[in-house]
Amino acid sequence: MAFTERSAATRTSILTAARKLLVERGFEGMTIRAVAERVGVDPSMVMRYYGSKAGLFSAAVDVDLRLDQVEQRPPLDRLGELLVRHFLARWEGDLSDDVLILLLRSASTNPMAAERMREVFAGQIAAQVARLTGAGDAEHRAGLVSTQLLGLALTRYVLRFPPMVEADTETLVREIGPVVQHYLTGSGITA
Amino acid sequence: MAFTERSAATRTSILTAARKLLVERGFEGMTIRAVAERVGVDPSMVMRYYGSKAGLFSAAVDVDLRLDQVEQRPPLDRLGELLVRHFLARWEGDLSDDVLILLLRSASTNPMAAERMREVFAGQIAAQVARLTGAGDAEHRAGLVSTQLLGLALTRYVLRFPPMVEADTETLVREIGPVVQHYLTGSGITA
DNA sequence: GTCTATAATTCGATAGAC
DNA sequence: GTCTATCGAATTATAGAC
Repeated sequence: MAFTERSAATRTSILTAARKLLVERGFEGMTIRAVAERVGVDPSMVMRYYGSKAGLFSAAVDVDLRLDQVEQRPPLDRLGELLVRHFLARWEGDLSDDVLILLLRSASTNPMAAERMREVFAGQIAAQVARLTGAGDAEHRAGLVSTQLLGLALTRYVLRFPPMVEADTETLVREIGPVVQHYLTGSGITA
Repeated sequence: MAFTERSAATRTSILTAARKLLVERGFEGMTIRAVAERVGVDPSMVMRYYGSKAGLFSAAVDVDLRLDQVEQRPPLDRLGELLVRHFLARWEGDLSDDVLILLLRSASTNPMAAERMREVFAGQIAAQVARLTGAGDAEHRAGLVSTQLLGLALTRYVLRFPPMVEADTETLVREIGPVVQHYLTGSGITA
């Protein structure tokens, strides 16, 4: 193998291009050829570095939600607001390659992406909900939270519904935060 | 042209098969060949009847949400519950070819599907919200409602998150209905 | 109306020269 | 490490026989 520094840079460039194409076009739209063209290398290089399209895809989605960046002990009654703000901040970045958006676009047609989505949900969101609220029905509550957060991502970044695209982040935090809060700690939620 | 009755039946069979494939695999997965095979005809017949893949797709998504089936003058404070129940009833049917689910799976990678989704949203959901609530910010409220309803459809039918798949419909109506109600008529919602 | 045959693309993947 | 050349498969779409 013996990759040079030059090739290491190419390697990460390929990964970045792959992520952007996944965000823009989904799994089928991220072709080996399109990735190579965007980076400015030969398609065979992409194969050499990542073995196959599946290998490239796996490498592209191997990131976590960084939910640990949410404070360790946040006030329980502001958890909903913090979650909405955290996800919006991730998605808004100029880096338009957030993993959740990318998975969202790929999961509709690619079983690997759907499975990875379920893992992220169960392993990260549900786990954090259980840790922070100590609720016994954490999985069910995390599921409800996911419907709202993924629904927001879907309409704002994938489907691009005008009212959701135009809304500023503070408005969304103020309006959707309480709903997430209700799913997390409200009464009347029973699995 | 002069289609016989036999061919008219084939024509609708093709449309049904196309819808089911769109639900199962999304736009790229619905190939002319796969549709033809499922119906038991030659691929060229599909082309003959619908001209192109785009033509078949357009025909497959040309349906409405039947929101008129919601009562003309429902109690305003039960609107959220009614909406959630209405959509769940549509999606649960043995007809696993609901247009909204189908569009949801296709819109991630197909611009036509995304555009059709926006049209459905603006022309049907937002219009009904405006008619029923008379709110001036109906578009914004309808957008919020869409995040929750589409998020539910996404996690339950496309991503198949276990907690959302396992929940029975009455539980979902009871838990999500109030949220939709809040988006429709609650205070603190401002565009 | 239904089918065969095939053109024209596009894709993932491999072999091998340099 | 990087490239050319190419294979084999799948797809949309068309032409035309019957």
